[in-house]
Amino acid sequence: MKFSDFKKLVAISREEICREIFRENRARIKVKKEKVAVKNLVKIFDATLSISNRKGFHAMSLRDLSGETGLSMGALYSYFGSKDELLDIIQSQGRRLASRVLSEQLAGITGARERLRRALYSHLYLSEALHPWFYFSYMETKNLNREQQRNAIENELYTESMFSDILAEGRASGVFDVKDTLLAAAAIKALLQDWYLKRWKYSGRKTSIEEYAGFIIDFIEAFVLRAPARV
Amino acid sequence: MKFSDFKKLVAISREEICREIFRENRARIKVKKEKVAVKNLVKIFDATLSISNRKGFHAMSLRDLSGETGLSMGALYSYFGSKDELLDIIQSQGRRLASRVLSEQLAGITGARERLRRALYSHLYLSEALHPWFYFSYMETKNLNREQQRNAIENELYTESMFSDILAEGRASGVFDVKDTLLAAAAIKALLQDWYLKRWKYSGRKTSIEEYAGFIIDFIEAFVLRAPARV
DNA sequence: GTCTATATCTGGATAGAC
DNA sequence: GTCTATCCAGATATAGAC
Repeated sequence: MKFSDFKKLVAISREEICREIFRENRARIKVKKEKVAVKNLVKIFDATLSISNRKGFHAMSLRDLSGETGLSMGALYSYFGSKDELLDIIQSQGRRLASRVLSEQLAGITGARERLRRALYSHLYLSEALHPWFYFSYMETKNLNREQQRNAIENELYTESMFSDILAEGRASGVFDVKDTLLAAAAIKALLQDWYLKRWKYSGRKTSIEEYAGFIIDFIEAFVLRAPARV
Repeated sequence: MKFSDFKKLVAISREEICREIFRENRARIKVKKEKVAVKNLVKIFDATLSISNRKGFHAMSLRDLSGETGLSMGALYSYFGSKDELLDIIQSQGRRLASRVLSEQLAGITGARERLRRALYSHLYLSEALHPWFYFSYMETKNLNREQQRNAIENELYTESMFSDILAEGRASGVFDVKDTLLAAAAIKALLQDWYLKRWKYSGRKTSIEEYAGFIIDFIEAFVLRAPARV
């Protein structure tokens, strides 16, 4: 599957995401006209991710945000109640969207090897489509409150167990040969995350995402499909 | 090699590190008695890493630092000229120490496979011995000034090229079979870094570092030593 | 060498005009 | 719905006593 096809298939536009956020937070958001609100929410989230990913959420002042969005301090506060709330909204929305897309992508796929490949592609492509959010989410976990931190951890463990389950299923059906499926799943996650954590590196080298996907599939399959030790 | 042996071999004590920092920064540090200075520097760096790794360097106030070290604000400022300088000192000292230890560890080792294993063990064990620093270094890169950011990137690329070179050497001598040594080296780094980035996870599961080391060596060798495709 | 006290500034948040 | 003006807590940094 090519990335461009995935993008068409999933169709995650910033407007759509912001509309969903608006509808779910109507109570808290003081601006009532959907059209106006969505337009400004797009600006606000874009700017927040962009500034934070450059210098960190905590280091971003609301005056920075005001400057980059073109909205005044007062206006910003009609969209969120506090800086922390802004952080929460971005994180929880992103998490929900990601887990929704991923489970959709795996639905109906059978065969361990095919499921593994599909899961790898989906994760990787989704993190590319939502790159600023994935990076933000990883780097700003420690700025969350306790409850949201628990959610973030749960999320990490959930996707990991997804991979672990696929590996276990493959082992049961004789396709895979892995002793410790949990360690293997952790390694898989590390390889997936490297793409969005070190994107500057891959961009600089003009490594395409399809190339990276092909590579890590090779890398992972060499281990999980492996024949008995060749030493 | 077991971790406990490595630790004895390398013998990186916090006192020793702080003594080195003191001697190299005598000009800037206002306190002149080595014994006093080193004792307090240990407190300062320990506390900085501990607080920052919990909630981020930027979110750590100097009052926090004062509280945790037991030193007053005034006293702190006789050890560094500004909060940013404190950050710089920690980062550059850590980098220097790490690259020194790693090149020492590889000196005189011959044979690509043996060199690869040694490099993996050294990296992993060093990151364990200096865990708070490695974690800090990774997470606080964006708070550095331009020059220090360049150093951090250089450092990442340097260790990566070390692995890439080992793989190329092994390919030349017929031990390894890797097409893209740079991509493979990037993957290796990702696996090494996961250990210190997700230490909470591995600690919680009681995965020992020797176990993790054994696992990633298996994982990596399954790919680099691999026989022609088995599909 | 270290502390207390304080100057100075920045950032989050809000009230009220438009 | 948005802006300007302002409040105030908390941050870095320093001066000077001990």
